[in-house]
Amino acid sequence: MAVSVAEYLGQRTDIDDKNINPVQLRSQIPCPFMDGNCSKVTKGLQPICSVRKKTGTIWIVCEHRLCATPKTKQDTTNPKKRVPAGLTEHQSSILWEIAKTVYRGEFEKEHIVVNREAPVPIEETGGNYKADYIMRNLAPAAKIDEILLEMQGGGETSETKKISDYVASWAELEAPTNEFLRQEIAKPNSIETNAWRRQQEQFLVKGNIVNQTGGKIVFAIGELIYDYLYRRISRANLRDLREHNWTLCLLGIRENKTEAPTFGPIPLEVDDKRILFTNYSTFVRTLTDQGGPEPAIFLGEFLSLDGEKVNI
DNA sequence: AGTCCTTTACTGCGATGGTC
DNA sequence: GACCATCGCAGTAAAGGACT
Repeated sequence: MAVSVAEYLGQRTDIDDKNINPVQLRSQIPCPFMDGNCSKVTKGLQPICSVRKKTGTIWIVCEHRLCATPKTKQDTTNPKKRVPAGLTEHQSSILWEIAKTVYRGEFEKEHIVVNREAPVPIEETGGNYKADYIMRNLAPAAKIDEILLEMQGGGETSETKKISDYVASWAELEAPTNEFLRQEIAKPNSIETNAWRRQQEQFLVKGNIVNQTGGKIVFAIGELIYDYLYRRISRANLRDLREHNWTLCLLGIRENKTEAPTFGPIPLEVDDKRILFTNYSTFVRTLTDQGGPEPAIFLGEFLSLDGEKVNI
């Protein structure tokens, strides 16, 4: 497969009226999407926010791109210190879109409150998971209020180094152009399975805690993860509980293509074709019900522990 | 059938941020 | 400052497919 760089430090590569400037790695550069410095540049990595697959679909490769969760940031004057981080316009706008999708009735922005990286205690282990966001709706007549929100815009790609090396070669050009930067890079591809594998634990543990507590869980995920997930649950025909007592919501996030591209970030929106309101327990049962009896897996050629071939 | 290449899955490592 | 949870990076094994 192949991908191309879609955003470099929050600037889309598919326009030509203004060239993107490479930045000095291992320096302090503000992230366009959160209140804080770009963590990739800090680490000496190329600041790639998202890539585009051959199909044109966006795959987010930075944890902070969709909606960053850190509560603190490095102090500008004293790098050792951490100070509170605010919500950027971008975060607030994504969270508002999500709020408008999941909440019912009358409410305004001032009624919606969030807690980032909220600890979710695990009684059995004594440890803590972290919820990306806990969101509440404090409007007087709110019918729906307590929500645990997990964000996963994308994840990793295979052969990340290939992408990094390509971007590095762009940065070293005498006159770097956006056209060079957005060229297709052979081989690397999105790894949906990895993203999903890491989500499963969260589904099972956090989801259960929230469910027991009477709250609702919302997973805001990129469209590729949504589709990957949907394939393994679609046959179950989960009931649409949007107007009823849902406890789990899957929410796809996609590129907003309504406006012509301009210099800056790629706009994102809630994907109205990829929304599923359902029941947490039913959903988990569907996940664990995958596959059927396959007796053949216990037949065929085996190797005995003393090295002999055994056919069964 | 053998070789080469791509895709998929898994894992160790390390950086980071948060908590106590 | 120690400890822990999370997650991205990168390497590699295994599986699958194309081609000779």
